[in-house]
Amino acid sequence: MNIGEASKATGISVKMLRYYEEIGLVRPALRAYSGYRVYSDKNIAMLRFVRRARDLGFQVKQIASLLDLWQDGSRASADVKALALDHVRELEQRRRELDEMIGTLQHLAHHCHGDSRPDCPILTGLSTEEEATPKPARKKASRRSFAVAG
Amino acid sequence: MNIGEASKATGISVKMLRYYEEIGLVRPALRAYSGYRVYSDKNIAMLRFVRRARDLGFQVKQIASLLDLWQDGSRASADVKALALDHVRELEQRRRELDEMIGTLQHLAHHCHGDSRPDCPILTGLSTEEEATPKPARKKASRRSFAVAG
DNA sequence: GTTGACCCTCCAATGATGGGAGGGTGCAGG
DNA sequence: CCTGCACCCTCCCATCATTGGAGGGTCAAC
Repeated sequence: MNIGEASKATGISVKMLRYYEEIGLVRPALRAYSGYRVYSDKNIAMLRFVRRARDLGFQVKQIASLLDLWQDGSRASADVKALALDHVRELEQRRRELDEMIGTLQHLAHHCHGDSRPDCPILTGLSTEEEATPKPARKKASRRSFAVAG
Repeated sequence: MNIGEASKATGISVKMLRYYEEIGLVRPALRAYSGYRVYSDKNIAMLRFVRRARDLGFQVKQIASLLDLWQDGSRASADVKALALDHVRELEQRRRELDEMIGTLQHLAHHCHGDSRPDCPILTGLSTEEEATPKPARKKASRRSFAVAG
């Protein structure tokens, strides 16, 4: 299986397959004499695992931990569960922040007549409101991508 | 007002103040003879506006549009509202994706006994489930930060 | 034996942010 | 006056996951 087929089989782009290898998330694929990467069914299974974890919003580092647990026959399911629940809490935190933003924006938009006149509570709100969102604790662990914290 | 004071007054880090200037989001601050940036109260008001928009999850490009509207005395409030509601839809889309992830993970975790035994429905789920989240349409506009799409 | 689809590596960009090096400025105390 | 410290400057690099492209090799089919 070449990298293109592996990509189709796993739903991971060719670029990302090479990247995951480069950063050590997965072991380097075997190479044909041509230098082409060759993927086994076992590789594919592992990569699908990676993609599903990614689909659930796990970061690469967490996926690495999950992979370790996956491959460790003597793991404790408690460890897996802890990792998963940690991640759930992280996602819930992000959701709370989204909810705050959505709520504030909807509130502002609701009071905006939205016609051709210039006066607009949305702009006024952005000009004068204090803290739209309660400044979320800037802890290292919670990496949010969108600019939300101050 | 030097950049450090401006930072405290706006809640925007010194680094970001310089960055916003560099990318043209705000006009370059005046300079003292020393080369130090000098901020007026008007600058500060504008930067606070920027920070609040950022707190509501707007991207820098959208903030640029908002700033334009803010400064345009003859704007139509409909334009502002449209921008805000577009953004609300974007946030709601992100929230739906988060909800899916949270739901799936909680479901998996709920079935995991979480003790010292190795068998774990979470890992099994990641190994065998199809599409954890329905592949969200990969449209350019919806920039999500976490890896979610395949 | 050429064409076209594939693969390789290396480099760069994204977006918002932080970190640091290397060096200048400004003010207060000795 | 000089020293020290807090502040400021620019420039470069790192992050995270991901895409894009350039420049070049490989393979299979026609």
